[in-house]
Amino acid sequence: MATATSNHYSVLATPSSAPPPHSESGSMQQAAAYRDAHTLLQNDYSTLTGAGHPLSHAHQWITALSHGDNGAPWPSSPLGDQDVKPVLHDSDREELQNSASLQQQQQQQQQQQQRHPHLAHQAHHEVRAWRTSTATTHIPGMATSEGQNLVYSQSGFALMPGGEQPGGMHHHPLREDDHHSHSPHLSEHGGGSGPHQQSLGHLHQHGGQHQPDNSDEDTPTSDDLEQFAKQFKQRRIKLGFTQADVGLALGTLYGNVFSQTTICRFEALQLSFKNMCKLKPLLNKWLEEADSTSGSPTSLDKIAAQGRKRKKRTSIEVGVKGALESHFLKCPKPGAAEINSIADSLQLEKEVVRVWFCNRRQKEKRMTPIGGQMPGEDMYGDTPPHHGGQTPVQ
DNA sequence: ATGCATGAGTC
DNA sequence: ACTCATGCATA
Repeated sequence: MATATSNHYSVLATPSSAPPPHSESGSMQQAAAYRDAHTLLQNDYSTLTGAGHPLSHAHQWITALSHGDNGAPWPSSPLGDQDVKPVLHDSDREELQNSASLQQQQQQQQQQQQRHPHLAHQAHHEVRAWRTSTATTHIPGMATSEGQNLVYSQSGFALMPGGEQPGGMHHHPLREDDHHSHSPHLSEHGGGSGPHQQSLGHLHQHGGQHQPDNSDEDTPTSDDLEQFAKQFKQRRIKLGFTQADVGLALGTLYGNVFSQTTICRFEALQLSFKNMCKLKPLLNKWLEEADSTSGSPTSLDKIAAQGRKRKKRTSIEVGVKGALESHFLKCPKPGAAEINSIADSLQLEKEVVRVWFCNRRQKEKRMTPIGGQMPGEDMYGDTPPHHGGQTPVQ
């Protein structure tokens, strides 16, 4: 617990180096050769200033910066939402990070229908069911539930050079969101056909409406995603790129940089369905680019993380974790009072406890079930009396 | 590969 | 205060 409760922010000195321009060059030629790079991408970018080092192929951003003639790869989309990274100055590096997430913020959240008092358990099933349902079931209400603002899918569809299929799904009429949860009662039991069980993939159900758009270009099924992720990983490795490389490449291509973490999670299907849908087009685009450029000599770079005041990562002891898990099973959403209580009893900071619960909830919502729990569905022997009613009948 | 953390946007 | 997307730091 030693490391745990220390809450001092380590302030890293911010060197005046590393101008963070946003590059949007259409050519993504990087790295076909340097695998070694990924190691230093996060911590050691100090060589940045020494641009000529054999090992440090650092900041290539500058290179990328001077894109030839493409002034604006993607003009603002009609919807007004864009993934654009604002140019920052070295004065405040934090901007860089903020901006990264900023673009996507605009299109998310607001989907909490599981506030029903007794729905807790059911909710869990529901959420992580999306992937499980590959063959038999399908996603309940479609993740793109955000109806009004799901504009994120725009990125990259505008600059398709080869007219290839970007997989970009533009806006398409999606329905509302709420219903995707399930009614207060158990949604699916044997026999009772789920009312909301429409298929969103290639299946269809009600014959009342049609889809003016297309079939599989806009909204991939969970199966599609799984398949794509798998293929993506394979190709990526084949081409000799690391997850970190891809993340940076996306930045060069679209202006959206992603971390190794995100790429990793994508490949492992550890993102929300919606998030997966958003990233797929981007990665798909990268794949074709990487493939076509695979034989050219290029340079790679990385801009890495800027120093910033971030709370030191708290490591929670296993015993304490177990206690938290127990609490979580009883009450996934503890109020301030409970959190205080728990924090007190476990000798943790309130904030740490709060964040832990937030992260725990998020984990429950991911596509892939955690660890490898699938059969029993109870993770800690303290499973509440819910049934495993995910699969209706099929 | 993952755990803990940050933050924008909401409710 | 929460969700959700994302990432630094770490195992």
